[in-house]
Amino acid sequence: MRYSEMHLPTGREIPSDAEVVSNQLMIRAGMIRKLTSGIYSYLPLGYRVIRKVENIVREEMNKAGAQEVLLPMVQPAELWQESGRWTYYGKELLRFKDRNQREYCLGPTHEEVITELVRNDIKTYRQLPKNLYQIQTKFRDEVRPRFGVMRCREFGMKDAYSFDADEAGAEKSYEKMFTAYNNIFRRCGLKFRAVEADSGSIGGSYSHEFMVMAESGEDAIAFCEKCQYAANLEKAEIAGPQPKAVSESEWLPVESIETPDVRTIVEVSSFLNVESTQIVKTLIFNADGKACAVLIRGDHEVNEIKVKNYLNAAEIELADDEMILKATGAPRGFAGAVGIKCRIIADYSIMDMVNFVTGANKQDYHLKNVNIGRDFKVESFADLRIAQPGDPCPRCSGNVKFARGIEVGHVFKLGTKYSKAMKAVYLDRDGKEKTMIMGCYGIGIGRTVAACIEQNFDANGIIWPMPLAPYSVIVSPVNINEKDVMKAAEDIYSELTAQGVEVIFDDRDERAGVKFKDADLIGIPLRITVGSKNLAQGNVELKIRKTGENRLSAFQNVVAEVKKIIDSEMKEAS
RNA sequence: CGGGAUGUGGCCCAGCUUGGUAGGGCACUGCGUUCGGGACGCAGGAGUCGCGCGUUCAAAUCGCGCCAUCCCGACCA
Repeated sequence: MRYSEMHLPTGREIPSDAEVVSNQLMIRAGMIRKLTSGIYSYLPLGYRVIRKVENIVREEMNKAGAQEVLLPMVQPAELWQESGRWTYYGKELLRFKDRNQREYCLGPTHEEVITELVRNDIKTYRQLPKNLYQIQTKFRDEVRPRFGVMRCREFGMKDAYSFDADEAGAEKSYEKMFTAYNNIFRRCGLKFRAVEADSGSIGGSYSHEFMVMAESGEDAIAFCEKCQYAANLEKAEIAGPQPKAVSESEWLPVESIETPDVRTIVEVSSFLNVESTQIVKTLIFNADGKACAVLIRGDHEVNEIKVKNYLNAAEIELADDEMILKATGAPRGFAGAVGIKCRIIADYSIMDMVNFVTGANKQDYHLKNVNIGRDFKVESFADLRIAQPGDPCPRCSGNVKFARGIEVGHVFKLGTKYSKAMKAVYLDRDGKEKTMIMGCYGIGIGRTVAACIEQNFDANGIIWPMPLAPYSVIVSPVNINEKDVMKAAEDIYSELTAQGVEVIFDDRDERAGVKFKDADLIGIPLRITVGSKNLAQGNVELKIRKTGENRLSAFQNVVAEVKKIIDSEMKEAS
């Protein structure tokens, strides 16, 4: 394409409202424009990259046996009431009414619609398994949209849904998608990692997230330095206890100590001159309206998701002052397990603690030399805390490290959560009605593009990996008023085009510096510079965006050389 | 929803403290010079200063209210 005819408005200023690099660069490179908070238009260059990702996704989904459909974005309330999510999904679900006052929502995800579709058309085990997917615009009314297209309200997503007759089949469907996702992100040229994840409000029993590794990522990942274990921090397990035998002979008598206005771990630690590892923190949670005390070592943080899952609660939050007062008889800051009036669960890490410090359930008092078994009883021990770097790996003898990532894909084993609620059933071989087993699998298309930029940029702009590059090559004649130069550049351009290479011909009447800056900014992997001096020797320049290498290439050869580089880079990512 | 910041031609910003003719840079149009890493000169076009109400002879500037955008937190496939 001729640059002079393209709609490619680049900018040199960083937009004042763009914080993250990918957002700044996507705007400066003329890929996107913001319409309003969390809602973006894609310009030609941006949309080309979107389609690159979509096509890779499509190919791998088809290869994995999934079939493409297109589902409605506007969905009736009844469907969501049937699954229970009309109430449960919350404010992220954008609801509205039509002229007849019937309620609808904009689809944030499509479990309801696909389940409705499948239950009507699939009646027998002979029609199973099935995997249907779509690439379509979703709307989620995010509490706080941010980071450009990385966390926006309207966004393109590939979502797939599998239906199986039994667990074994569902397992297989999941594995297929897991493999397909690995292929997709590898083909996109991304550095990524599949991590174990919590399944959140979509529900279900088992899930993995695909994380593009980037410092700016919103998610923290814990991974083992020795084995393959990797998990989202909110899910990351900690190796179970190896409790030492607690010797009761070490137990000292409990002491109650006045600690006026000393509440936090830091305050208690310095006031009593004890290490935070010798303190047991007692947090009172409100789990579906009931108080529950969670005990944890002073230097650890509670993982609320683990607590919520352990208690099997619909909602948990830290208890308010009233509930704390009722359970402990004291204001916030002095809770302890001794004599508390609610359930007590505890993290593994306090199992073998002896003579520890804890709140006295009395204002301005803490207890010293408290011991489990003698002074209070714990209902059960569990893994309830947030992992820390260096914690033991739950799978091997190694230790975990931390990294950051951007979630670009998520695979869930849903089980029968939706098929049961919405009666997606089939007749099995034995003539009995059974519930289908589902899985769902999402990829954020725009987010993948942004994540790719977060991983591939420098001070001059974007550096596209070949598979996602909107164009593979840009041909830049240094001065369009020199006939020989223009003629040579035209020849290279048409030869590349004839060979099926995606190429921009920068035929603008601009100074060389402007052309080079724009080429770098929009991140085209290869640039052929045609200038009079080199051309007189029969040469042009071939510049590699990624490495900065700039080499001479014979005019006659450059097309073949470019083809070779493109082929090898595409192959490397395949 | 809590805390903070910002809102002035398409973009980046100054002007506001101390009220008095709306400014600069980039971009855009025309002419000329220049032409290998975001050129220069001259001449132009383009703005209800986020919106409303108020104070004042007079408001971008002061006061009150609202809206929008961004950041931190809470929340979240």
